[in-house]
Amino acid sequence: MTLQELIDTKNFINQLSVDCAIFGFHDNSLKILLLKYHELNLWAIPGGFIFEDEHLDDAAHRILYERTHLEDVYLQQFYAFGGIDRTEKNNPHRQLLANKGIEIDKDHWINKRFVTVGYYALIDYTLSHTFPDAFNETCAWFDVHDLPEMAFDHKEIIEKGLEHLRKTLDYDIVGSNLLPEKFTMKDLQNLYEAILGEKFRRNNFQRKMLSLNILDRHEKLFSGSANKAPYLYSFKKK
Amino acid sequence: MTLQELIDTKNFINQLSVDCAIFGFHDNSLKILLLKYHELNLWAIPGGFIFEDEHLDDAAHRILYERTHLEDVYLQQFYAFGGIDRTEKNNPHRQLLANKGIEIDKDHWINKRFVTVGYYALIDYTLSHTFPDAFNETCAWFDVHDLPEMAFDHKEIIEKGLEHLRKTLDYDIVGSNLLPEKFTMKDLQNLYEAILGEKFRRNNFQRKMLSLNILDRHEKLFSGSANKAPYLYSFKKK
DNA sequence: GCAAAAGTGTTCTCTGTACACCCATGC
DNA sequence: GCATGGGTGTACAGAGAACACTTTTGC
Repeated sequence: MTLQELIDTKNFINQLSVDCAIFGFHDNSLKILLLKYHELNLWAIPGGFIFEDEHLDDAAHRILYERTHLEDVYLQQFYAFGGIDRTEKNNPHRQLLANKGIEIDKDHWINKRFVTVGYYALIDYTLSHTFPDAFNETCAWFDVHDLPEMAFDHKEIIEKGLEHLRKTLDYDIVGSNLLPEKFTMKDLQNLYEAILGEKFRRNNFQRKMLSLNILDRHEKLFSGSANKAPYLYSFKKK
Repeated sequence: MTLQELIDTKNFINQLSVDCAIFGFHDNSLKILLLKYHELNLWAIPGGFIFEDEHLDDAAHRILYERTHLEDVYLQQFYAFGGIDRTEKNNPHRQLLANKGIEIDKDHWINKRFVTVGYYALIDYTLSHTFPDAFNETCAWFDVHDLPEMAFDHKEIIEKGLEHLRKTLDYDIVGSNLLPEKFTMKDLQNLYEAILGEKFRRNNFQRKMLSLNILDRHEKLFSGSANKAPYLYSFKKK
C-alpha cells in the first residue's frame, strides 16, 4: 500500500492503531526489528491501522505480515498507549507527506492523535528475512538497549513491552519462540540473562531448567573446541 | 448527559471506548459495582467514550466520575478488547434507542463495533455511594462470582481484569485501596483469600504480612467478644 | 597431560508450611 | 475457670545460592 492509498482509505477506525515490537535473540543479546523511513532518519516498529470490522488481534497479525512478511508469529498484546502528545514528535507521516508535496486536510484522520495498542512478537532471528517493504523502508535489527532515533513514542512502547515480557516470563513460550529448534543450555541461559538483565550460576540454571520438565535432551554438539561437548535440547511438543 | 446528547456528540473517537471494572471488598467477598439500565434487565460496568484530544487515562477517570461520582480512585489499565462481535449481544444502546423511539442511522458510530480498553478501579466499599446517574440507572454491588445478566462482553472483561489483578498482585496497593484506613489482620487475610480464591494459615499469613514491612500496628480492637482483642493495622504512608 | 567448558554433587540459607503452645478477653 | 480467637515459637520440607568436584574434548 502506498502512502497515497493509505490516506485515501476510508474504512479504518479513526485515531486507533496497532504497533508491534518484534523481539529476536542474536549474539547473546535481545534484538528488536525496526523499519526505517529511508527519506528520513527515523526508525519505527511496524504499525498500522484497524479496519472497522476487524478483530484487533487479526489486525496485529495482518500488519505484521504486510510490513515484514512474518506469518504464524507469537503475538501478545501488552498495553494501550493513549497520551495526547504521543504522535506529535518525530511524526514520519507528516514529514513524508511534506517531502512528497502531498497536501492533506488538517482535520484528516492521519493528522490526529492516535491511541495505539502495543503487541510484541517473538521470532527466531535466524528465520527472519529483513527486506524493504512497499513504503521503501529498510529493516534492521537493533540491540534493545541501543536504539536509534525513533518515530513517535516507539521507544517507550518497546520499553513497556519488554517490561511486560519480563514480568509475565514463561520459559516455554519465550524460549521456544526466540531460539532455534535445537540449542544448548548455554544458549538458553544467555537468552534469559539478556531478557532479565542478570547473571545466573551455570550449574544452578541448568538444574532449574531441567526440573521444569519442559526440555528434551538430544545428541551432543561437537563444535571442535577443546572441551566437553554440550548436549543439545529442544522444547517438548505439547 | 442524556442519550440524545450522547449520540449527538461529534468529538468522540469512533469505535473506541473505555470500561471500568470497580472492585470493592465486603462481607469477606470481592464485589463489583454494576450499573443497571432500568428499562432493561441488563447490568454493565461503567463505560464511555474518549474525546479526540483526551488522554486515555483521563478519559477513564472522567467516565468513572461521571457515572459514579468517584474521585481520586486507583485505576489500572489491563487489556484492550477488540473482538468483532463484542457489542453485538446484549447491546443496551440499541435497545434503549428502540424503546425511546429514537431513530438513528445504521452507520451512526454508536451502532458500530467498539474496541474497548479495560481499566479496573479499587475502592473502599464503605466510602462508595451508589446512586442513579443521569441515565436513570441504578447501581449495586455484586459478588464477582455471582453476576447478573451483563451487557456486551462485560462478564469477560471483569474476568480478565480479575485475572490481571491476581497476577500482578501488590499487597500494598490492593490492601490500601480496598480496605478502610484501619483493619485487623483477619480482614487483610479475608481480602487476599477472596481475591486469590485460596485459604491461608492464620499464623503463617500474619508472619508473611509483618515481614513485608508495609504495615503499622496500632491499638487493639475491643469488639466485646469473648476472646483476645486483635491489633489494628494500617498501611505505612510513603 | 593440560586447559576449557560441561555436567553433577553437596552444603547452607531462606521461605513457606504444618503443628503446637501461650495469651487476652468476656462470660 | 473456660471457651474463643489472637499472637508467637518451632520444626520440617523444598527451592535457590554458593561452593567443590568430576567428566569430556582437542591439542
